[in-house]
This record gives sequence, structure tokens and C-alpha cells, in this order.
Amino acid sequence: MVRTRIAPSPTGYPHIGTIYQVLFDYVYAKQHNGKFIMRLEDTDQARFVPGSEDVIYKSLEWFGLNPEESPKIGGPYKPYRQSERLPIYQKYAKELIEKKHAYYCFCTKERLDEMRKEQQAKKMNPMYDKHCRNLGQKEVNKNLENKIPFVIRMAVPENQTIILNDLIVGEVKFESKTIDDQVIIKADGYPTYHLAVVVDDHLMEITHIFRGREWLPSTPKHVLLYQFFEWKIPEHGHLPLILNSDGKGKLSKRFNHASVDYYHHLGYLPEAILNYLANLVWFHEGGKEIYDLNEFIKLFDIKKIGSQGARFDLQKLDWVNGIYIRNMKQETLNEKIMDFYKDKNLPKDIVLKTIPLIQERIKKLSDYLPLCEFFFKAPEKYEVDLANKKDFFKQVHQELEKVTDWKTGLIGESLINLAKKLEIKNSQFFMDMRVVITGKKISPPLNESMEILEKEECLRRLTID
RNA sequence: GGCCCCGUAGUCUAGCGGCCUAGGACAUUAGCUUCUCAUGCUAAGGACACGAGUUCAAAUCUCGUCGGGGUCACCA
Repeated sequence: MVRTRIAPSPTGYPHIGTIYQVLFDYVYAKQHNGKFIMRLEDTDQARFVPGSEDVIYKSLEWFGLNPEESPKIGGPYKPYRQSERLPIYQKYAKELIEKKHAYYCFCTKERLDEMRKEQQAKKMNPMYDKHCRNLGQKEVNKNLENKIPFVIRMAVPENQTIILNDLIVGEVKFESKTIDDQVIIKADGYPTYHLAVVVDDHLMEITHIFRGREWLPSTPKHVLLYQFFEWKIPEHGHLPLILNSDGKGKLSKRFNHASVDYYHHLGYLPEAILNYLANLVWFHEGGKEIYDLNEFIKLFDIKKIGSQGARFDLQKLDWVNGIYIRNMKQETLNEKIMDFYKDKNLPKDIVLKTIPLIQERIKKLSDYLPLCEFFFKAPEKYEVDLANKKDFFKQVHQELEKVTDWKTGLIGESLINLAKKLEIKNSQFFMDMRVVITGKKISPPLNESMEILEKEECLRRLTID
């Protein structure tokens, strides 16, 4: 039974990279009739941000990537919050100490800082000097009795080649001598990520670990821990990094488009974001680029995941999002727009009428109002100076008054006839009309818009002062 | 700096020794459609980082150089 997981930390608003990872966890699990679960990695008390846990659930729900087990809904492997599993980690850390695969370290922060400083001065790699690794049992006991603060470190073997067969990266080798004696239990008794992740993934019977490439360098530590415990190592798949659009570094919070929130507020569709994210690093043999989640579950082949980091391209996301909008049922788009502008109280019937006019003109929901505001209130200013065109509009007014059946076709007919009569080029004629009606040089089709606005309102807008 | 990963157009990629005159998509430019914009359709420009080697043949294999990224915490 395939089991995948997302293990976020409650440290703030979800990052788009988290969703990217969840996408592959979720899809892989679904594809193999497995389960996708969530575990909260809240072992860093210093970085804890209240409320983040809820926001994570909301985000996952928005994308439709709900876990089948989580801290909120529970499950057979509970608890799912690491802060509630402390005794478990303690137990396993003790086990490691007994097996001599870990040891107490009483070094002070000051000593470690100094040591690192010296190492750097000598251009050496900053690594723990294993000072406490060979402490005698007596001394250890004495320190423990005297309540000297300690951490527990893993005892990395001297000369061992650690081989990882990554589902995405392939075979990667590490030499154990380049690996630090990592802290696994902190002075506050909490485990570090490295211990907690290994223990929990094993206990929760996780079979496949998908995560960002930034984790690759710490994976040998995890492999070592699995070996210490004599546990089966789950499959690993290190996903290509998503880079900032300028290519400088991984997608970071410096850029607002790293946050899920950003897309929500701009009216991107979650299904389009997911499609874009999948397409960013994964290639469909048939060259298909547009596929929804269910289709992706059918098509996905892990072997086709790329190996380079990919820059996040907002323009392409816009393109994908535009396609999803164009393919949407009018009623659905109407609902989405109403929901997006729910605090504006737009009249739903009018919005529905405007949908056919704007469906192929907007790329995201937030494009709607800038394009359509004139339907709901008369323009307060014009993008073109109309001061010397009063007479012209008066003539149009007279002409349009005669139109009794206020329908697109008849409005257009009347307008074109007038243009001909006045010997004004259509382009000029309609541009002036467009500006007086909508206030802007760019708008949905004019005749259709005028029908929706209704005769009385249009005539009113033709009178300017 | 050590370790690890990676190098095809501005961006994401296809390519697995001859089918490559290097294919597709976004973006860009031009044209058509047209009352603006958008959609749609058509077309154009634009790439194998560099250098050696292996081979009858290299984007593709090897080595080196250069470049990019990740990571080196009692953070995850």
C-alpha cells in the first residue's frame, strides 16, 4: 500500500512550493490506490506561528488536495503532531545511544561557535569536532547527574559510502566522512527534523517520500538513521527546485508570488495552478500541456520528471489560467466571479449577461472588474478628451432614440448608418462611442455592452458636460 | 570553500549515437479576422555553454574548463 505524506511546519502562510510537493505526493498516492496523509512538523518552538495549521488545511482544501489522515481528522497512526509525540522520539534516541549509534553532547553553544569560527579561519569545513563522542561513561553519568544541559548527536561512521537510489535524481553517493554528527535531540528535549522525520515516516508506514531537491544533501543522514534502526528505507523522490523568475535562487518569500495567498487574491484558479506546476517539471509524451488533476493522475509517469530547477513563469501561468477560464461553463464562471467579488455586491443577473463578452478577454478573475466596471457605474473620467465632441454625441443621441427594439444588431445598424451619414470612419466613430460609454479605449464589444446597459442608461451617458 | 545536483532559444521542455535542415509550448514580431481589446488562424526570428577526445557519424558517450543551483544550525 502506497502511503505518501506532506509534513509542513506551522511557520506561516503556505508556500507555493509546498503545494507543488503535495501535488506529487497526492497524485502518486492516488495513482497507486494509496493514501496521502499530513503530519505537522512543529518541533521548532521558536518559529511557531499561531494559526498556520488552519491556513494549511484551507490551502489544501482550496486546491482539492485533502489528506486522508491529519492532525485535524486523525487516523490510525495518531498523533499527527510531532509536538505530541515527544516520548516516542526520546525512546528511539535512547535506543540509538544504547546501540552506540548516538551519544550525549554537553558542548556549550559558545564552544561550538568558537570552534566554527576557528575552522572557518583555517578554511576548513565547519563540522562538529566530535569532542563528546569519546567521553567516558563515568563522565557522562556525572554530567547527567549534575543536570548539565545536553543534546544527543548521531555517531556517523568514519568511512562508509552511502548510496541513495532516488526515483528522480538517480543514484547519488555520499562519503560518510563529509557528514556531520548531526544533533537529533535538542537541549529542550525536542527532536530535530532528522530524527523526527525518520521515526515518523517509519511508524506511519510512509512508502514514498517526495520533497524538494534542497533536501538531497541531508538524505544520507536519514539513510544512516534507517540503517541504525535496521528499518526499511522508503523510496525517495527529490523534486526539481522551483526557482525565482529571475533564476536567482529558489522561489523565496522575497517574491510575493511564492505565497499561495498571492494567487488566491489575484483570482487564479487552483486547478490551473496545479496544471501549471505539473507542467513546469513534468513532460507528457504526447506533448499535452493542459490536463486537470484527474487526468494528470492517469497520465503521470514519474520517469518523465525533469532534472533541472525550473523558473517560475507567471506569463505561462496566465496562459494556462486563461485556458481554464475559457473552457469553463458560463454559469460556473459567473459563480466564481460573484464569489471573488463577494464584498462588492455586484448584481448577479448583469454579471451573467457580461460573461460571454469577457470570457475570452480575462486571464484571471481579478481582470474582470477593471474591464467591466462601466456596467455597474457610469465613467467618472474618460481616457480620451471628449470636450469638443458634444455635438457629435447629441447627434448619436437623436439617432439612438429612434431605436425601439434595443438589441445588439439594431443598435449596430443604427450606429453604422450614422457613421456613414456623417462620413466618419468606423474606427474613429466607435472609439469615441466606446470612450463615452465605458470611459476606456479598451472594452468588451460595444453594441453588446450597450444592449446590456439598456437604452436609457446609454442615452444618459451620451449627454456630457 | 567542502559535498551534491544541473547546463538545448528570454522561459519550460522533446531528444538516449545516424530519422536533427534540432521538435513543441509560453513570450516576442508580422499578417488575417475586426468597432477597441481579447480569442482564433497563419507566418517569422531565436538554442545544443566552451574545449579536447572516442566514433565512419555526437545535442546525445568520456574527460577537462566555465557557468548556474542546492546544502553545510540545538530551522525545517
